[in-house]
Formats: sequence, C-alpha cells, structure tokens
Amino acid sequence: METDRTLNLLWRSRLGTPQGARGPKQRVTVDEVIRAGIAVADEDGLPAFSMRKVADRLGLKLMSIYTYVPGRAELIGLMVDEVIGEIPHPPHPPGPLRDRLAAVARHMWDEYHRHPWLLQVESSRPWIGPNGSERYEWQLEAIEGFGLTDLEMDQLVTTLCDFTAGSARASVLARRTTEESGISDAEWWQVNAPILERVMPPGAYPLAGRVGTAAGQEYNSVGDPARTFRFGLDRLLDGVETLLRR
Amino acid sequence: METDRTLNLLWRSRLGTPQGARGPKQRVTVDEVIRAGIAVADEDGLPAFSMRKVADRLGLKLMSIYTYVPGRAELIGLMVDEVIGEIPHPPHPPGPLRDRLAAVARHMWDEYHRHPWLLQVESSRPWIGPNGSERYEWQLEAIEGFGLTDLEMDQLVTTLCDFTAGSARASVLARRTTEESGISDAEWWQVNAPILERVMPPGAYPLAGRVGTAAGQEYNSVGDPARTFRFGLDRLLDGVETLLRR
DNA sequence: CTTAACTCCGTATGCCTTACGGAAAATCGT
DNA sequence: ACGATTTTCCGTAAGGCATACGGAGTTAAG
Repeated sequence: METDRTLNLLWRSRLGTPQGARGPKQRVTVDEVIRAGIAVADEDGLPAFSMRKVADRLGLKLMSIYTYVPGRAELIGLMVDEVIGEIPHPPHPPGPLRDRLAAVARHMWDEYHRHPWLLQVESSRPWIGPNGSERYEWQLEAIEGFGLTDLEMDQLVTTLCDFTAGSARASVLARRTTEESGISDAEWWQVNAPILERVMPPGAYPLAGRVGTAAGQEYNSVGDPARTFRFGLDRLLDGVETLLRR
Repeated sequence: METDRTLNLLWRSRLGTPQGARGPKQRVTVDEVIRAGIAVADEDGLPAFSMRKVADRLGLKLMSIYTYVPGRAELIGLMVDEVIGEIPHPPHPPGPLRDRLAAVARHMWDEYHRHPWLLQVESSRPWIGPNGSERYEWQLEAIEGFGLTDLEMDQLVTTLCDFTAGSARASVLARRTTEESGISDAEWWQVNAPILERVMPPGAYPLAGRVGTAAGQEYNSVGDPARTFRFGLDRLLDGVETLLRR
C-alpha cells in the first residue's frame, strides 16, 4: 500500500521538488534519510535495521522519519533502488555474449558484496524505480542481437540473476559468519570435529569424507565461494553457448 | 555457542535417550517441539516464527521451551535437519549424469516449496546433523564415477544448490506475495501501470518494454518461475555436459 | 527420608513498528 | 497585517519479540 506516494518518491528526481510547503522546513532530505538507511543496513544487516537507528543517525527522533517515508518496507524499497544506481552500468564490450554475461553477473556479484542486506530483502512485490528499470534495460542490452527470442532473453536474464544471487548469498554468509562470530573456519572445526566424531556412525558418509577433505585442503577452509561462483558461471555460460549454436 | 548440546540433540536418534532424569517428567518430547516449530514456520514464515507460538501449540508456557532446546537459533537448526530427512533420498537412476542432476535439483526445489522458510534461514554456520550429512553424501553419489575430480564434484554440487535456491526463492516469493497480499499480478499492474506511465520518461527502456510485454503475454502473468527454473537448469546441465566431454 | 537435579513458568529488561494526537512553525489568502 | 491552514517534529502508548534469572514444585538417587 501507499503505492502512489512511494512511486512518487522513487521517481522523485524526474518529478521536481513540489513547491509551496506550508509547515516548518524539513531538517533533512529524503535522500539523506535513504542514505542513512543504507548506512545502517550496511553496518547491521536488515533484521537489525530499525527506524530508530535511522533517526538517531540523522539527529531526529523516531517518529519524524515517518514524515519522510511511509514506513519501514517502503524505505527499504527506496534504499534498494538507490543502491542499484550507485555505480553506473558500464557499456557492454563488443564481442561474444559470454563476456557480456560474465560482466553483468560480476557487476551484481560485487553489488551484493558491497551491500549484503540486498539479499535479505523479501520484496513481496518489487517497487519499480528508475534505477531498477535501467538495470533491466541494461541486462537486456547485453544479450540483444544474438538470435534469442524475447522470451529466452527474459529467462536468461532471470537465470543469471538467480544464480548470481544464490552464489553471492553463500559467499556473503560465509564472510559475515567469520567476521562477526570471530571464529575462523579452523577454530570452528576444532570445536565441532571431536563432537561429530563421537556422534557420527564411523564409516558413514564415505564420499562426503573424501570429497570434503579434498575440497577443504584445496580451499584452505570449508569453502571458497568466489572460486565456486566462477566455476558455476563457466558451466552456465558454456550452456548458453550450446543454446546459441542450435 | 551451546555447540555440544545442540549437536547432541541433532544426533539424538543415534545416541539413545539419556536415562536417570531426576525432576518431573517432560510433558512433551524434543521431536514434538521440533515438529511444532516446523508447523509454525510453515504457516507464518521465519520472521514471524516465535518461541511463544511454539509453546502455545504444545500447551506449554513460553519459557518451558528453553528446557528442551537452547534457544531460537538452535531450534531452527534442528528443524532444518528434520525437514531434510522428511522425504528419503531416492536412489539415483542409472544413466546419464544429466538426469541424475536434474532429479537432485528437483528434489530440493520441491522441498523449498514445501517449507519456504528454509530459504529464510541465515545459518551463520550450519549445524551438521544426520540428515544434512546424508544429503551431501547423496548428492555426491549422484555425480560419482563420471570422471570429475573431487574438487569439481564439490563445486558442482554447490553450484546446483546455489542455483536451485536462487530460483526457488523467486518462485516462493511470487507465490507468497499473491497469496497473502490477496492481489493478483493483474490487479497489481492495474494499480502500478498508470502511475508509472505518469512518472516514467516515455520511450526510455525500449528493450524492457518489448521483452517484458512479450514475456508477460507468454506467461500470462509477470513471470513463470517454474518454467524459468527449467530453462536455467537446462542451460546449466548443457554446460556440465560440455565439461564432461573435455 | 533427605538431598540434589530437573521441569515449568512468572517476572523483568530491553528491543521493535506504528497509530494517534498535540504543539509549534511556516506560508497562503484575504 | 493577521487568522486559517498545512506541515513538521515528537511524546505516548499499544502490542509484539527473545531471553536472563530465580522460585516453586516434582522426582529419583543415596
């Protein structure tokens, strides 16, 4: 709800500031509220993101925030679109589709690592803002002209986004865990391994043991999300090339 | 924290019930607590999952739950492992790797749709339980013997999981949105479209307009997550076949 | 038959969103 | 010039949440 007001806020840059405000001057701007919100979410993550923290950061009291944005969910929608516009979309390199798709995926991968809370947004229905719209257009530009149908183009973009989000989530989670628990993978195993050895039936899970050990040695930790992302992306892009050759 | 106690709870089936409890008999069992938790999460989702609701459902008062499980996070860990064991892993069909991988992906896809809250679990570090271990073993069995290195096996399993989780998340989100908002895609567009038309620069986003319209017509809605999942999975599996042929 | 251990739960602390209404401030209309 | 109107900022309160702590009652061990 509050659809109209929120969409007007999202597209505020193209609408001009409404003149003739009657009451007291606003002490801050909507943009400052959004940026403060992003700062809070960057630091604490979405679950711990609260209107009070945004207010504190701006030197306002809690309830004043509600004169700038309709509520928490709508503010998060505004933050998402703001972040999507943070780094301009680079023009697509001439050349094979493969390189273009890889660049698009990497752009989003980096974005998720800059603002991990993006992965915690459960946008019931996404707010369509200028930067989100521009993002979709840019993704389609990357794959336009390679002989795909419109439907395939949409499916391919969605697939790339879903895969990237899935991989980035694993990566971000691993990073956050290490950081804020203060416990390294090695230390964690040092605690878990002895208990598991006591509790697991010996000799169960032979493949898991072999592969897990091999992977652990190679990664020097439980996993290497960035490397796994590159691996998966390569497979996916190989598959796209198969589709193009049809 | 509480690692030891939680791991003992996870592997409780293989540990036997500890005898010689001194105080009053427990009114319910850990299994009942876990199943009640799953029921609550199925109905309300993880953010609205609360210890009080679990207690109410069992006819206990809030604080009694803490005598069964150490806390909310640990209970969720127990619920996850329980759900993974809900449907036994089917044996892998003989035949090409492609079909086996597809079956594994579909198994998880269905699971996410049965228990959407699985996608909301932010397991700082996963609790290693019997069913989770069996899951990993089963996934590796599917791809053992096709000439992949141990490292590639681990990466392939992870990639398949990441992609499936990403797609399922989109699907589950779409379903939940329609259900609990009571607003269909069509109605949502009916509200948004006129505002967007007023607010969007005309002629911006030409590709988005063309492709979005084409996709919308074909899907008969904003998107068709199940179909897009099949599309993406096909691409990914094509890519895996390329890897095998190397 | 005492004592130790355990279950169940009341209470309290400290978070969160947001509905509502009041006081003060700034502009509009006359 | 000055009231009416609109808007901002904010206090309060309602209704949610997890969980620390400690007490009362229950059971089995010694």
